[in-house]
Amino acid sequence: MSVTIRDVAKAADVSATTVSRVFNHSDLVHSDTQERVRNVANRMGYRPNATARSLSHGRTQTVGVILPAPHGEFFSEIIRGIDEVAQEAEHYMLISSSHYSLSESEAALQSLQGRVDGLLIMTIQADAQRGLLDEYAIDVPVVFMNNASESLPYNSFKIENRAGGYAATQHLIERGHRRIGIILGPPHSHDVRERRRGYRAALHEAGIDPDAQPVIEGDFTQASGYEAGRRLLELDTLPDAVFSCNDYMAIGAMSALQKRGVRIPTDLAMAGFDDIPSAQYTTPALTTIRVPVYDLGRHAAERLFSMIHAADPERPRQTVLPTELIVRAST
Amino acid sequence: MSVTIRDVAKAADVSATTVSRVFNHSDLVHSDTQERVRNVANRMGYRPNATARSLSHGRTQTVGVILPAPHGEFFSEIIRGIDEVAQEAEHYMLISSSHYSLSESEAALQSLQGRVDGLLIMTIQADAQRGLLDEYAIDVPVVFMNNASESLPYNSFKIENRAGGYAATQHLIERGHRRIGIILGPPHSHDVRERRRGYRAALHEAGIDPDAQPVIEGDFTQASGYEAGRRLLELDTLPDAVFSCNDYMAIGAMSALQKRGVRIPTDLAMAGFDDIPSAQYTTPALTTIRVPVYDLGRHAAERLFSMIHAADPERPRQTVLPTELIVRAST
DNA sequence: GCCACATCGCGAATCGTTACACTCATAAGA
DNA sequence: TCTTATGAGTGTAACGATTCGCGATGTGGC
Repeated sequence: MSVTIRDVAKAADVSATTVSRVFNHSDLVHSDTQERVRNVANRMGYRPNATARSLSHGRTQTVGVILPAPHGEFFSEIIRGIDEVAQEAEHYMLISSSHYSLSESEAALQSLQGRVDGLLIMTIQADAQRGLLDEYAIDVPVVFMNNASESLPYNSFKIENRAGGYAATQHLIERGHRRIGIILGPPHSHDVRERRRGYRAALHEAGIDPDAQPVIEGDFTQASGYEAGRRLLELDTLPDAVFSCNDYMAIGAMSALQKRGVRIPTDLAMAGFDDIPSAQYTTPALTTIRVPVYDLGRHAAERLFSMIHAADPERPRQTVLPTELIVRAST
Repeated sequence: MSVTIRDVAKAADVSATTVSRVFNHSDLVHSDTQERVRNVANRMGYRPNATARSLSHGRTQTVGVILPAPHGEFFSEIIRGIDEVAQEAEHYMLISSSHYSLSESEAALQSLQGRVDGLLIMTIQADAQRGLLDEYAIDVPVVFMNNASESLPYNSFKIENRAGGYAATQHLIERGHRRIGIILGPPHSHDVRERRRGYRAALHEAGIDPDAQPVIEGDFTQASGYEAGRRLLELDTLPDAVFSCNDYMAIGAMSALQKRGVRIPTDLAMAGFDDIPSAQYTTPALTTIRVPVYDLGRHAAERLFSMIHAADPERPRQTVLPTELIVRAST
């Protein structure tokens, strides 16, 4: 069906090896021959078969990306970061989403095995995931975009979740608020747990009882934030301020509150987390904790490629990504 | 290095053929043998090499997706739709982004060739793109997620852009506005052109001179919308209403306007296009034209898989995706 | 005792490309 | 003149799985 390297070889009256060399190590073949082969190849419409190529030298030119979800501004930004680096390195992205489920994440890990040169993984429970690598004897470089346990021999990135939660809460306290609620994310999320810890620590330090504050559950979506906003309205008294574990929920909550006439920040101050692109375009613009999401994607991908190209394995590192308080009009 | 089918065969004391049969045509081998082989395979950590498999029977279990960009809520939703279907069909998504450039799109097309079983393409200039398919003799099924020319033998989806632009504008007129500006998207975008046509038609019909209305250029990003908002403020008189060619820009523009004290919808009404998830959570919630973006992804992917699995080629169809006016608080 | 059928093996070819180990000139050096 | 080196190109064996054509068993039914 398709024209193969041997067809070209025959037509150009050289060996298949020579044709292969023209496309791979062109310095090994005479320029005249090269030109002839190239012409013939073009004329015949020859395109090297990527699959055969992969099989032959064990490189797929593809990296696997496993994310909780393939959409939303947060993951979107990560993908953008990875995409940028991958394109420079002439690699493709095979994206697989676990839908926040550990078993799906496991399935993705298994079936991605063998089709990629490396793996970039983000799960909500990095702790649980890491065991799988041993179990399934993953033999390609892996970079975790969450914090795996520090003791484990994997490359990973650690967002300063606790410091971020602390900074956001402290900021709210400084603004004079005493009754500060929190909107949580998915229950098993390590990130959420840490952000909450920072929140509690800040309250505690200021002499405010963390256990007396309103706690609303969410799942990181705008819709759940909206729902959280409605729950806040049902409370006997509205809190002075709310720390939302991500921006999407903060946006949803603000929407629900504003719809009922609650003025932000006058009646209630709102702080988010992540600093997704949309955060600066809400009304009022959202005070939040900036997470270098795009950089996370970029750095993780860069790390992965350096592992892929390295002759001998580098020592795994855990990189800390700093968070930063961005004060806008919502507080 | 890795454990092969022959290793398993040896260990399970069967032939490689049998092992292969276990994993492919399991009905041809006795259940006892099957179990034994499966156990051994598991114990040894055998994973069939996907590349070899692909080479052998010409299927990659992968579909290629070419989008202008891999991020943002619009493309994000498309990806979600495709992802859903692909996962059901046990296929992977190879995502490639053209960064709104035709040449990059071309490059992606070329190099995706041979690594995928089918292609889902969205470009800003579908007209220019379609020629490439012939030129590069793409031999896998292709579905365009934009409207290719109706005369061409490709499957494609057509968003009712013109009707949408018309509906949005007419709605603004019905609300009593007479001076209605427009924020455009990327200059070469076919979608933008059509939306603008609808906008102009509605104005014309209402006896309003389209050429007398403010026109601001944008590029579909929130940032460009924000900039557009600032430009509006520099005009001698603010228009009564604005139709933005997508939601992201509408959100950006609202942000800039509100920051300067412009009340929406009292001082200025704003309508967007797309109905991205965020549109319902802005303050005020955004009136917009709903495009079934998620469905577009789903349907396109479903169509693609039906082509991939079909024995004989089906006749290409052009499917029209209806748009719908969603009235919210911004008008 | 014969036949049908289920189960499995064997060897070899195939998919398209790449890499190793050569050969064969021709040129340079002593 | 006889090595020795070098540039240019070839032949063939991988890479790992699937598939095909047979053929070899063994089992059960009648």
